[in-house]
Amino acid sequence: MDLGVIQVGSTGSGNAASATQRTYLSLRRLIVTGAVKPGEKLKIEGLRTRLQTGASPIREALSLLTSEHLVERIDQRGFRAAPTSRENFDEILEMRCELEGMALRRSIASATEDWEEAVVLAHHRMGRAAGKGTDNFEDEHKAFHMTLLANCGAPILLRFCSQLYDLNIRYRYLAGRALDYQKRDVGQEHREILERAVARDADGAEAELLGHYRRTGAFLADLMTAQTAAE
Amino acid sequence: MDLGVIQVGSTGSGNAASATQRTYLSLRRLIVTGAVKPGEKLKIEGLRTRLQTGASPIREALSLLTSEHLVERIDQRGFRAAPTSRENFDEILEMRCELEGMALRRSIASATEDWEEAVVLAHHRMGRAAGKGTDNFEDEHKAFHMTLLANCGAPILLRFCSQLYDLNIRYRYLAGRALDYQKRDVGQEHREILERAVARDADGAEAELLGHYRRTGAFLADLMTAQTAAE
DNA sequence: AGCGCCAGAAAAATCGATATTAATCGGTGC
DNA sequence: GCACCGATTAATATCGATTTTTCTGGCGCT
Repeated sequence: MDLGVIQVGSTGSGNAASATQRTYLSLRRLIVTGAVKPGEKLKIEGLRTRLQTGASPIREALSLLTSEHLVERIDQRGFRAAPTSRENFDEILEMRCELEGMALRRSIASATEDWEEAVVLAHHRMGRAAGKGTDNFEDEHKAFHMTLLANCGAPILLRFCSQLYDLNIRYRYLAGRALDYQKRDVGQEHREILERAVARDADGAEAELLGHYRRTGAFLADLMTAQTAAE
Repeated sequence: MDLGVIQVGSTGSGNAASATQRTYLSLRRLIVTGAVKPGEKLKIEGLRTRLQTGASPIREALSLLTSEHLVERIDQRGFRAAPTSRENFDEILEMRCELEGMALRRSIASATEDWEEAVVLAHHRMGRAAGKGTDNFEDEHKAFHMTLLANCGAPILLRFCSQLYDLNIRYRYLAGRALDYQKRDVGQEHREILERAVARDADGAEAELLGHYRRTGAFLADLMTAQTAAE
């Protein structure tokens, strides 16, 4: 089951997936995008009407999300969206740097032309989505980053990276997603990463990637402390 | 919810935990200990009678286990115990070395006397359990290893380590648990680790720990190839 | 006035039954 | 004789109702 990975263009109409699957994706989106706030209680009955489905698929989807740290379960007391904190944010950033760095190096170490092309393609698609201002830019953005790592040959590592990516992006949504991209030339950063990766320059690519993350991280961290101070 | 962590001595009689919780723990034990073989189908109806509970708790527990890679879900086709493979085993070992190494170094870097005492205690309990030949030696063994890492101050990292520990120990059970311990002085290895950790010798402790894992890993890998060859 | 306690309401957890989907087996046409 | 198709069977996925459990607000007691 490839949960945790990006769903592609299948978001059409005749989605024949199971109710659990749909519920899982919807709930996850609600939490990651901040439509459901950290710590907010997730009442089964409420979700039942909101998502137009029975209690079983909802509970199942919530159980899935529990193991991914997006939802917390308190025995006999229901579910709530995972809380956020500065410590949590810092740890996610740190772990991402460690694990994605590792994955990227391995990916490049066993680079092939197929992978190279996949990366170029993902980068292009991301650029296109950004231009259109579509909401699924974030999906393409994740796809680009995951494609960079995809060649590492370590499925568990990839899964961890994907999970951490989602946990991190949630903070970006919570801070107001637009802000981040306006103040920096993220496109340039992506091009740098792409270029070094294609050039098989592991050290350079890793440095660019981590720089990319750390800059975003510092930006968000500032914003968080500013918000905390304002309260 | 502290799933993934060792349940203590609460395995008595009046277990008032929820059915989902109990089912989760039972199922997990069945899979980790190899009572349910890799790839084996997990039929709801069968489990319902075996675990004396309804379908809902079982599905929920299976969903939880899915996110932990102990169970695979095939949409519309039910659940099965996660398959095993040499590649999977190797990756688990490798990831454990990376992540536990990281965690141990941090744990030692911020060592306190409380932590030191906890580690000594866990080690002692493990020794006691080994002597009695109780089945819960494995629990104490995990407790010892997790206590070593517990001081790292990184909950997500810890959770990853715990998950990987379970995935790994499953292979040990599958290979026949007893074999491993008979051929080496594992007690000595544990003492070495303990000693260096208490002495705040991060490099030494890490080296011992990884050596401990790699030796076990090599042993199991040999066994796996031997078994494969015999078939 | 403060504290604990009890009843009623709300929510979670669980069960049993139904609808849906995949697997199986036997028959039919080529 | 073999491959394909359709009905039967088995199992999953989902729903609706019931049973526990927790939460809330008000009452009586000290």
